[in-house]
Amino acid sequence: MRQVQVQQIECLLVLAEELHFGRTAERLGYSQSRVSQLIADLERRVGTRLVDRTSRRVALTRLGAQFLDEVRGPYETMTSVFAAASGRARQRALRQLRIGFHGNIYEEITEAFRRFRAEHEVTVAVAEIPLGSPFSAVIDGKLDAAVVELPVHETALTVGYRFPPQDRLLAVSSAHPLAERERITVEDLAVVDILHPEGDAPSYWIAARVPPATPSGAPIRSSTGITTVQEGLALVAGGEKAMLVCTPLARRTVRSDVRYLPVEGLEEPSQLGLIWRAESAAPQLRTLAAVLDDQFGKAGITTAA
Amino acid sequence: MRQVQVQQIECLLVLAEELHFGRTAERLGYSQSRVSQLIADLERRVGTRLVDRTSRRVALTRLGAQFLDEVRGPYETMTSVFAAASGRARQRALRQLRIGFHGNIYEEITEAFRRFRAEHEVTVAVAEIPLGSPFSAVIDGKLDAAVVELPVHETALTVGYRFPPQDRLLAVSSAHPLAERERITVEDLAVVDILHPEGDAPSYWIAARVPPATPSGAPIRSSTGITTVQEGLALVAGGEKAMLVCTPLARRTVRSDVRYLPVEGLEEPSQLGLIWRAESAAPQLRTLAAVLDDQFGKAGITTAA
DNA sequence: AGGATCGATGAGCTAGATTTATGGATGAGG
DNA sequence: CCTCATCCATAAATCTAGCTCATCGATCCT
Repeated sequence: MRQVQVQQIECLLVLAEELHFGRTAERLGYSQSRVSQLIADLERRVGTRLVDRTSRRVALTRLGAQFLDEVRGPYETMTSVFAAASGRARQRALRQLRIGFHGNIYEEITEAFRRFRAEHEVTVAVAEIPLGSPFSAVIDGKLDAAVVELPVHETALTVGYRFPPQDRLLAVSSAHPLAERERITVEDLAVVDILHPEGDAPSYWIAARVPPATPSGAPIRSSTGITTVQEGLALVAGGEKAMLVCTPLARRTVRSDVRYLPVEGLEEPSQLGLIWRAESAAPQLRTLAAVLDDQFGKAGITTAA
Repeated sequence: MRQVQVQQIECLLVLAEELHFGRTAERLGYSQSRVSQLIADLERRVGTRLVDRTSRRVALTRLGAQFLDEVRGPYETMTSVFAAASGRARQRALRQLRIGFHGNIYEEITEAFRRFRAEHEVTVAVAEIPLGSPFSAVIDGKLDAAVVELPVHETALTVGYRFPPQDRLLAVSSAHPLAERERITVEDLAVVDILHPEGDAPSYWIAARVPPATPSGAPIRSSTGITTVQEGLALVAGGEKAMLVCTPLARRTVRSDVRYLPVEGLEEPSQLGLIWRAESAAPQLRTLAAVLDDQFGKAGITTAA
């Protein structure tokens, strides 16, 4: 311990009221011996006995009383300064939501956020979440919520809103044989090697990104993991690999060396969800979920390619 | 860490001046990472970012600046309250000496203290030191100095003044055969069992209390340790044991069942010394030593029985 | 005396404080 | 544009302190 601690002042204050080590300890949630030590430390640091004590009687010394008088004011001021500062911080936090987008940020959704922000006096800050790490940022409180691909089975997280599902497209190199075809079927997936995200995401979630087999039972290869979409597209353009992407991404990411093919018969669509911590959810998140429901409930992002 | 710490405020204050984590760390004597952690902790506790920082730029946020403004005053007040209190304590400590007496407190010496106290505006509080523990109280700072029997060979302690040596007397039961004799010689010590102090005293010191053998080489028994003079006298009165005591004690402790005999030829007299911590000696102790020298240098406690 | 109450103290466990090493971001200069 | 230097954040590892439990000795009550 390098210097006098707030804790010790607090302890002395309570002790001055109680004049009893045991009760002081109880009030502060310490053991009696800890109170004894804290006071002794404080005394050592100040350099004089502040409390006269026998097993029968506890009383402040003259210097102790003087010290206490002088320190009480500043102590309380400091305490209230902390309270004021964290009060302000909490206020501000209430008016600000930090929301992450998994992978890319789609205008279709930020549009809804803009509306929400305008109507509810809340600032919404958006951030991109790394591909392989869909939940971490929300779980450790760096973000208030996130838009990620479902399914999400985390006890620490709640899915507050499910966006309408969207079809997925297969990204392949323009030079790939399949790229010639107008459209492909889900059975064609058996002939390509599909990339999957890799990171600290739970394995059930990574597995859900790529179907294990075609409806007829042919296994689908997924030999390689990627950590960013850019990395994935580069591998796809290279010709060896393919990648399943959702419609908005394909629309926004146009590359001459990559073609996006609708996949006929692909049962599992991509569905985004708004997630937040099960504990400690910001109250406005529910409002946001309601706004999203209002906006996307019927129309919103269509399932059509 | 349960609450905001003084340390963190200090760190924020310095950081606000330096606007540089490395230099802040240097000024506070921490590592750079520690500063980073302290600030991060403080922010977590207050609930908002107080310092905007990139690897290139450090600046207070709006809330940080506000918090700092509000906290600076109370912080400085508290600091000065501590300083004032420990200043007062130090003042008082300067005017007060706590001096221990080993075993019993002799008027011959306290008289000198009274004189010292009157002449130098210093309060002298005296306390008795347990028999078996001559040095502990001074070493752990419970006393500023002590009058104990020499020799003292402790690196932590300084012998500031040596009182004139005094003869030692042998205390025996009135019923003891030796008690009949007018005087005894050192050779007679071989026939009694002499008590020695016992406790956390170093063994060289305990051994010095009782000579190992008579000049002619006869071993002197010392089978039993005692922890108080009272205990020793009780054992002596019981008839089995004997005890070597110094003259003032014999003079002050008169019991019909105990007799004190001069011992002819006993070479090692008893000598008291004023000891204090080698480090951190109170400055007035040297003055006290000078006063003692003045008083006892020539006359003082005589060596006559 | 015996019992009850109370603060101090020593041993021992754990969490927190601190450092060292390293990484990733940013801006400068070739 | 690339490399280098600077700077803050973070992970791992170490060491200190905070804290509790158990116990003691002192004091007061009856």
